[in-house]
Amino acid sequence: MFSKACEYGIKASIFIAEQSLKGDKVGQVAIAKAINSPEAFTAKTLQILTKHGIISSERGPHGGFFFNELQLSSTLLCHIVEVIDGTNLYKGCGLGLERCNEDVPCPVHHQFKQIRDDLRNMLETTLVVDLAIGLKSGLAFLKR
Amino acid sequence: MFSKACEYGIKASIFIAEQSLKGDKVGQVAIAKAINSPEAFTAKTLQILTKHGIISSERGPHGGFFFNELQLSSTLLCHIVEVIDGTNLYKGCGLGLERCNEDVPCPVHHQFKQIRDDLRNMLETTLVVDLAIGLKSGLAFLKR
DNA sequence: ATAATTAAAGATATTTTTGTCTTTAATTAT
DNA sequence: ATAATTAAAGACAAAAATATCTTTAATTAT
Repeated sequence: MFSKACEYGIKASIFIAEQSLKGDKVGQVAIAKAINSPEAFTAKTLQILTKHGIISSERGPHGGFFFNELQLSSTLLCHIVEVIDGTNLYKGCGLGLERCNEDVPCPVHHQFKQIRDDLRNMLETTLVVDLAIGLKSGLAFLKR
Repeated sequence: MFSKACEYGIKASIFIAEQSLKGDKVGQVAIAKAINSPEAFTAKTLQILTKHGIISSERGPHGGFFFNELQLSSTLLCHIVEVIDGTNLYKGCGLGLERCNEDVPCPVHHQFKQIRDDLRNMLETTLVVDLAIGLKSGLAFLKR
């Protein structure tokens, strides 16, 4: 579904959000350890998120990654997915055809439409912070 | 969503089914041309489908690929997807976690469950031949 | 100022996916 | 039998994704 980079990006974001709820910043090393991902590669992904202003970062001692208040309250899953994997997954055609649309649909267009719409809707309405809160209340776990 | 190999596999299958409905076999060259895909690479994909008994093939003059009657009436999208991409897309976890399930769900498990179930259901109930028939009636096109 | 800490950036390596080319084997028609 | 046609198989190449390593820049604390 998502690329590895995107999976790490989502997992890292949820973990960072969880820490941000406590007012803590968290570093690359701790993040990679927490979500069980390759550190340097995950760092690249974090750079993408930082560049796009989805998360914040600070260098130096006591630095690290975090969501500021605005970011924490507004970051949706779709924001992360879009800057890492793009929108093709849920906006494009199921068969990767360029010119497939409602009027000139590909053979699987109607079969896929509802699912892609639902996926899109889910990504566009799910706040990362809510996933982090769900995590906090013990309903779900990140590292596995 | 799907790998290129899988996209070619699906498109090729729909095209082959369309020809099989007319009682025709069709060769690699014609298939690749019809679905606008790299010939040799597509041929590899067809070999996978043939090996798994999803489509049939015959060598020599007037040979080519085709669905026999049983194959034509029973081949679902999920059969093609499973032998090429595996089932991870719609059976696995949205974040690629090994041990994510209903009891010990990952942070996005509930967000993704319905969508993956719908995707799975769609792939498991859509016959390739029906897509080919839809194609025949002019509602959709393959090559783009 | 200096050292320590941390993210950013760049270079490189590995693996996987995608794609091509060549040879082989089967089948058919002559 | 021979030639033509076609899929199968194998070797190889290119591109993309994934992963690692090294250097640089910013920040903090001493």
